[in-house]
Amino acid sequence: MDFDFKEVEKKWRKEWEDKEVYKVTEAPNLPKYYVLDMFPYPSGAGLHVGHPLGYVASDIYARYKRLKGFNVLHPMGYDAFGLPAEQYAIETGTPPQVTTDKAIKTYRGQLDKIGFSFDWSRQVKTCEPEYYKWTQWIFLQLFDSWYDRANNRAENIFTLDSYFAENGCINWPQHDKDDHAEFTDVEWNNFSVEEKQKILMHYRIAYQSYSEVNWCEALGTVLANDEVKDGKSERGGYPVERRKMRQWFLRITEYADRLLSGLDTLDWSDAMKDMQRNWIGRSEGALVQFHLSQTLSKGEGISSQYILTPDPSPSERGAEQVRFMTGAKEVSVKNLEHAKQHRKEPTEAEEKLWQEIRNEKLGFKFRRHLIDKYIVDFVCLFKGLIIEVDGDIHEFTKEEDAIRTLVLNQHGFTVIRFANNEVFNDLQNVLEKIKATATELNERIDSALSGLSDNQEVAVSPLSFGEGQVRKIPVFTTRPDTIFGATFMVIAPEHELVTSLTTAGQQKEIDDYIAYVKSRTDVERQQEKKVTGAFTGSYAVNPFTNTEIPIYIAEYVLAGYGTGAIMAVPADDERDRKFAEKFGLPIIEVIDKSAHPNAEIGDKVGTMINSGMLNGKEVKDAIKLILDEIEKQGIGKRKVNYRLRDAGYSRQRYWGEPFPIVYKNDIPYPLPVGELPLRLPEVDSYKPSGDGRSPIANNKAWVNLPDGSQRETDTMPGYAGSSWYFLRYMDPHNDKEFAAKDKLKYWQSVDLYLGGNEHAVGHLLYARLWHKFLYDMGYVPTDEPFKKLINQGMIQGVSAWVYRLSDIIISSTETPQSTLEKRPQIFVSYEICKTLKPLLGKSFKEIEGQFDLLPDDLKDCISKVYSAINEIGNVPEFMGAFDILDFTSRYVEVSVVDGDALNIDGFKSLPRLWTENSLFVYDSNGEITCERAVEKMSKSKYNVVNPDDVIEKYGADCFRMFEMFLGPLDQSKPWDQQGIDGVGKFIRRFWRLFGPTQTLPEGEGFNAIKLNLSDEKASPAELKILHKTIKKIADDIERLSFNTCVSQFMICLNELNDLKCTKREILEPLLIVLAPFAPFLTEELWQALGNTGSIHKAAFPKFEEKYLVESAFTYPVSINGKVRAEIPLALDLDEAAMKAAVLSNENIQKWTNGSEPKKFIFVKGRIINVVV
RNA sequence: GCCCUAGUGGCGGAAUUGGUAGACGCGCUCGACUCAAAAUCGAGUGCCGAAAGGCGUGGGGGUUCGAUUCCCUCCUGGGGUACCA
Repeated sequence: MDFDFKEVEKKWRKEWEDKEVYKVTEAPNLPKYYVLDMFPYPSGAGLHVGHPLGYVASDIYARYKRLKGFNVLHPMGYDAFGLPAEQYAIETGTPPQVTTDKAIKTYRGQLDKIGFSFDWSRQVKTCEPEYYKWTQWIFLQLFDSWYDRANNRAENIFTLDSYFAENGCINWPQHDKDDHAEFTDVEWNNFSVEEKQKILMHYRIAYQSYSEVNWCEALGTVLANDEVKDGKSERGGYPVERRKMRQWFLRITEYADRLLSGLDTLDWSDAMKDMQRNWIGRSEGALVQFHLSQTLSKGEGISSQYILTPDPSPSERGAEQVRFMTGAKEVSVKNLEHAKQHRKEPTEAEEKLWQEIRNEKLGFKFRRHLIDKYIVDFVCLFKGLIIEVDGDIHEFTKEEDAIRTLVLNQHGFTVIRFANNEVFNDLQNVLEKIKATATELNERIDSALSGLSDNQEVAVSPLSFGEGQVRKIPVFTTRPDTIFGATFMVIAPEHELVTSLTTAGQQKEIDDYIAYVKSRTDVERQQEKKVTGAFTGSYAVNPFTNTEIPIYIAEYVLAGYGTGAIMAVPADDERDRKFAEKFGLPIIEVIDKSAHPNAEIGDKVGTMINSGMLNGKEVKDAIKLILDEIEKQGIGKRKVNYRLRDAGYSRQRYWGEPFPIVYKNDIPYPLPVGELPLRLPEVDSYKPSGDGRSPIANNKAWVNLPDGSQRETDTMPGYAGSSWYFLRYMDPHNDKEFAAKDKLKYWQSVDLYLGGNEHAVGHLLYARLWHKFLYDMGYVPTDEPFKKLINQGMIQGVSAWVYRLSDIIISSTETPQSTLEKRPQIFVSYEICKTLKPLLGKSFKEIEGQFDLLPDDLKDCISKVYSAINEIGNVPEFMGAFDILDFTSRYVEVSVVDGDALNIDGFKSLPRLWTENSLFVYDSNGEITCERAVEKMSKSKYNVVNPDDVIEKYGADCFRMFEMFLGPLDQSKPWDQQGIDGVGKFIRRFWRLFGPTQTLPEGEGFNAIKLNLSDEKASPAELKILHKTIKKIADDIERLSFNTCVSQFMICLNELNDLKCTKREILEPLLIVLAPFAPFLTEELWQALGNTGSIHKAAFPKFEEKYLVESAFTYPVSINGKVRAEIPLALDLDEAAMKAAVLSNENIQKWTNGSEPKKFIFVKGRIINVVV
């Protein structure tokens, strides 16, 4: 009797469900194994044959591990929040919940048919409040934590609060002056709640910040970078613009190093690790300060209108400096703004000195202060003493400084100056000098302050440290060794200093260039490699060559990377060189690469030249040397830079997890944990609110709370729910914790994780971040979530196109358009189209004229086309419709194409293409062939194959095995169903091997079958086949090589068939080996063998080496590496005996001519090679 | 451009550590069964050649007794990423 897969599948699906065969509970006495598939998003389109590829593989693996005695966790659920359902809601008003539920139902139905062993009792859906309660809870943990770099781990935010309460943030290494001003413990304790919250926000792991985002007006939402393609939204292709918005972020950058180093501990493919490494983009280099080379550095962001044409370099400018001093009052106002805006970035020397004189350490109160139009480095108002620290720049600004001193003197101040070097090398002496001068001075405070208003003092002091960035520009470089060749500087057009650096003379040029940059889309920026830029008019000083270098802006420097500024080294950087060539800037060669003929520009090889102290050094050593020197001189410091940015965590959308956050006075506060889950509110409309907020903002009653506070209207992104779902599976119904400690401890982490590599950087990086965070907080026992990762390849579709004659109408035709539209289509076999290629585009008249000259095959084809046209031509209203020979191709459903040939009956069921009066031009085989090509499987390409259809025709077991038989799991391959018959044949032959007969008469249902097996003892040959198979299948499953497993099953079956083996001793264990692949077939036969339990709870047969041991081997014997003979020889023969046997072989003697071989190579059990 | 990955018969693919290249399946050819078809079973099938033999794993070169496998170089397809300093 034949294998009735429909009945068998129906029977066991029900049985497995009724008996909860795949339900798993924690069993401490069993070793655990966690096999997980990547969370699917249930799309409305349902599964196509590509989706289950990974699920089948993981299911086989999970079933195999169970048979091997492991307690296997193998769950499935849905990543149910997402844009498609919301987009559908916007279009139709259908609530996303409804759309999603429906899609999940479809998915589940499809999955069930394939016979997966998921423990469905553990299913989770991210959109359920029972689930997202814990997503919100984890978010609150992230919000309530900060990253302590000292211990390299996350800590609860209260530890930071109490640190500040005791120490303030002075001298705290993690304090970034860009973020907030310094404060003492006393100050902290006196801060208002709001002030404290604002400061703590700079440290929270989930934090808010204003940042430029990809704003898409049409979708009414912010898009992630990978959701933006070519400057348009990936979904819908709407325009995207940059816009500043307050957004939630996750401080993933703090974890960059651990995310990087953690990769080394993982069993992932190198490709995948590389992708993550590239994404994190760690680069080691230096942050180097370049001072500005003009009075501007002293004048601090003086608006360019006050600076007169400094286009020539400052040393060339001469007397113009004096005029710079006019307009002091207005300048002061500008100064104040700049002082506030840029009160950060003191030079290293200033900072060092400040630490020694602050807090009245010398007995005098020093502060930063605005005096006239200058912000002086340090001033003691009571003594009227000003201390200035000068960098190398002082060399170029002596004149300006002299004037500055003069002005300050006029206000009654004494000015003393120190060089950077003095501060670094002889600090004690400096301090003593300050002390001595201060002590000497009479109190002159009254006169000193005479020119200043109170307002200014309050505004500037004491926070206006440092002289603002305009005095120096930090650059990031990975090639500090080439600094002697830095002949110009380039900053990003978006750089915040562009305005301050632009001189009056260059204003127009810069404005024009910025306008040009803004006008360019991302596509244009990517496609053209044009070298563009503009000169700001300002100069910086190369700290090592002490030469002035011009500062340009150019779009090849990105605002978001490094400091948004580079030192350009045209000698050893491709882009810098092109830029220098275009703008005529000097190129100083700094590396001699003559010893490395293959080295290209930018390669880190060669010997340094023209580089002062570095001359003669190899690049590698030079990098180290110069870094030391840079740090010694206080010009800069070593710095590790990451490409990785903090992860945007806000979405202005409806269909996502609401934030458990309430704003009071615009400060966000967490909801108490007891109020979780904060449920997604209902809304009247799913359309974005229009003001940039999500549709949730439309529900005012929900947003505005009675106490005057407001709820957050953003929702969390797609990756929120999917960043921790694998933990929830361990304890999916727990309403006290996201998962109980003991269950987390039992299941640990995912042992095998399978999915597509589209998640390579997004999901996998975020999930690792969450996991590491939860690990830091002591909630999970492991610091990496996915030990072993396998990426299944994509299954591509094989698209098909049907060809027809084009509707080309010459204008002289007087046939009305409406008539032409009704004109019959003439479908032409692709074979004929290919043959007629030489005639394409010619008019039929012309072809007719040269008909006799055409080769026969063309004549033949064109005649066929003619007769079709004539058939239509006979209908008067269509006369003259075709003038030119041309074809148009249309996608045709792959379901109506067999091989290349169109299934005409099937085609006629497609109203999209076929109409009653269509005509066909068949080729010589009587077929209409189609053009075929491999493409992505997609609805729009009509090449989607639904697994339901395949299962309907071949059964689930066959479908599963065929998916595996297609090729290596991790390789992409087209779905070509050609070979499926082979697998179907295997299933039927395997079934017949057991000699099954139906016990019930035909038509009386399907209940039990009887097998015809022998209880005879198995022969060595049979046992060898069995054990060879046991070993091969176990090995291949372990290394996830499933295609070779299927081959082995076929080989095994062929061999058993040859031996006519029907022995139970062989077939029963073999059945278990096959069970992971064909769960239905094997379960049915297992029961028919008289077993009561499920085969899927049986034990995998033990492999016995002894059955494979051979006493002889037929050696292939090669002469000079070419196989010339096969000689069977005993395996225990010694080499001499073997050599004699081989050389005496007739076949071999033909080649050796009886002479002694030069060499005799013998690999036991493998090969013999004779060299003559 | 850079990173990753692959390239083997008509097709999907196998060869796990350098050891008989093309397992297994599809397709194709021939045969058996059949009135016939389907299904099933049997034989054959890398290319050239009548044969001996030669050639053959994208191309070229190298290491080795022996290379699909290791090295160098070039070409092509797929994926990722990108003015990343």
